[in-house]
Amino acid sequence: MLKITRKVEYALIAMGHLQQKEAGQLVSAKEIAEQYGIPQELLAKTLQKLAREKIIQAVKGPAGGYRIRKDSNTINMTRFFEILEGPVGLMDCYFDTDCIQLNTCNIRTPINRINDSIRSMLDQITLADITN
Amino acid sequence: MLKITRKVEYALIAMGHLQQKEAGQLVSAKEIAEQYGIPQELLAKTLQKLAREKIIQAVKGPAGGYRIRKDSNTINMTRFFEILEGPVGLMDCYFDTDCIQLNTCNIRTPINRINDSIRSMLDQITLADITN
DNA sequence: AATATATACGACTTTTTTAGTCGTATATAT
DNA sequence: ATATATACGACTAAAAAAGTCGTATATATT
Repeated sequence: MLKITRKVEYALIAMGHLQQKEAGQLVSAKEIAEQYGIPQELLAKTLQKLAREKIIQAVKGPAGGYRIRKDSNTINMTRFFEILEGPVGLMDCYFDTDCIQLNTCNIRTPINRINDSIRSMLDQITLADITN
Repeated sequence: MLKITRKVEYALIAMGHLQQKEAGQLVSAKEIAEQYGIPQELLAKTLQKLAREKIIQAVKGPAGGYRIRKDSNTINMTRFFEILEGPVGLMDCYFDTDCIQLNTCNIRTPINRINDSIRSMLDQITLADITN
């Protein structure tokens, strides 16, 4: 319970790897996948999502790949997780309010309080904290 | 991501319900299940686990059921979750060390730090915080 | 004693989510 | 042209979660 998914795990490993390269240096999904024993296609799709959201920069063609952006390491974990996996919350009703039991549910408020705590904790952790 | 399971959700709802009853009063799994629209068998199994761990007390036979214990509301969330779902950790390697990639993994330490934060946060939340 | 009702608990099935694969398109360096 | 990389949706496989069922045991009530 409370696990992060493989996609997120792979993404963090890849970000760590990219951070270690000199500024501007491109690394392909293939290279990272091989180095860490990660399924290449899966990692590629994950990095594509991050590129779409401007967390990293993608360059096509041979000798292409991904590279860190100047502000890559300022992104916080809540956002990073949510780009890859959608809403971060202990229960869905933190976001969706269409639960049938909303009226009888006696734990929503306290659970949402815990949720706020976790989210604000993750808000304060940046990529730099993970990859440095 | 980072969701609690239905089993835990149901258990918390049930605990909230039990807490509201007067001391010593028994409530059956059936009654709780019906009131909150929860599958009875599933809730029953969940409460059985809690009873086995002495979080609540079970009484068999007609007019039997479950009741709160004196110290029920002092249990913390890490323990509560772990009784029902096993180890609470963002990645398995927080507990198991038999990951093939342990040596190449570049994010284990920082992830485990986040893990510690989440766990110590949950350590400090008691059932009373949820159900009162 | 028989019955009805509750917990106890493992085995099983179904559903949902996550993980991983494949095919095809596009860009670009050589 | 060709080879190599990203882009991306559709698909399949595997794992986890959710839910069901059968059977045993305890016990209050009649």
